[in-house]
Amino acid sequence: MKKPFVIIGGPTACGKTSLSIELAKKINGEIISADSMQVYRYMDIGTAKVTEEEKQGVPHYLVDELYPDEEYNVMVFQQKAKAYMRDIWEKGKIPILVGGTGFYINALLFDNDFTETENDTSFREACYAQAEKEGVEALFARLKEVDPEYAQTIHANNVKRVSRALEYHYLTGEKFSVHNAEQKVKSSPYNAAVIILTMEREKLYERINHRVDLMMEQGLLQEVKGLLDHGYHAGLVSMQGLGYKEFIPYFQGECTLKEAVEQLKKGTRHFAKRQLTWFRRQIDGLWVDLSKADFDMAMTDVLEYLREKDITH
RNA sequence: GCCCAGAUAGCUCAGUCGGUAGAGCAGAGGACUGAAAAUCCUCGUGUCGCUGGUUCGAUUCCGGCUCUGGGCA
Repeated sequence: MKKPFVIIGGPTACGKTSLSIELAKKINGEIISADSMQVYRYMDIGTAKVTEEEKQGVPHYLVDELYPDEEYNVMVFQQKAKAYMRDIWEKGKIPILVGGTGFYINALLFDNDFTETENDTSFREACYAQAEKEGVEALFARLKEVDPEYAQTIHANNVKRVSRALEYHYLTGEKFSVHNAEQKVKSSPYNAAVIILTMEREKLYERINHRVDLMMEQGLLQEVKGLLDHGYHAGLVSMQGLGYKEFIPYFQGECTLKEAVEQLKKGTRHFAKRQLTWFRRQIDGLWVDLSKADFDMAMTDVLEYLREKDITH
């Protein structure tokens, strides 16, 4: 029998944290974070990380588990998250995956396979160097040679993707397009209930703008400066997160603080939009519009959905 | 009250020597399977302020009106 699994997704700033904690208390669940940035220690304000007080004693995993110079990616996430799920089931509890990183959610929900190849950044770096020196078309030509099907679905400007596909072929001798097609099959090994929180766009954007102002009041600038002073430099993946990368030009005297803040607000709005696109297109689930339903109504809908899915009784 | 300059996409503006219009920003849609808070692609119809006149035809020229800046009293 498939094991119960609850997922709460949705765009940034829509209220996932508070709803997930209330739900965890009601259904005896523990929370695993599907967030590529909240795993990092010292990055609290900018990632809107859940606080100890907010947690209300509900265990959270994959929050504050890595240092900002450690590597985190979908495969690392998947392995760690699967281990936590097993632990939670063993305790007789229900794992609740909460986060806005849709790619990670898919990886866990559909148990996508990422283990076939070694991680080899030197190959990809060589690809970037070629694109830089000879132009993106030169790199793209190699992909057309090796995997024309994949080349057709991707733009030459997307150097990251082109390089990854070339790397995959280099390491496995197989086409990336074939691998992707296999992974696109949407069936989950779990008895999963997916809840996607959403909100009217205008209201969501207002909340985002407001939250950024709040972050500034809470000392985001000092947080970023502290990280830089500790030697966590702009090249790290963690420092490319929203709320961090926008302040680098400011500290280098290339823009005003006001411009950096505006940039952060805009970047976060665009991000929320991309998140919504992902959830719309990639995952089926119960959509709960928090701009139409209040918290209690939303919770009622969610609990009913979990009963329908036979996750709770 | 008089004079001058504006009034065009959500915003800032460009433009049409008279043939119903286009940039930036904002915004929208999409892709994605080991960087994903990353990376990449696509998308511009709007009573050209209102109203008369000239004209085959006016957003464009002319008159009046309204509003907004600025100046003079």
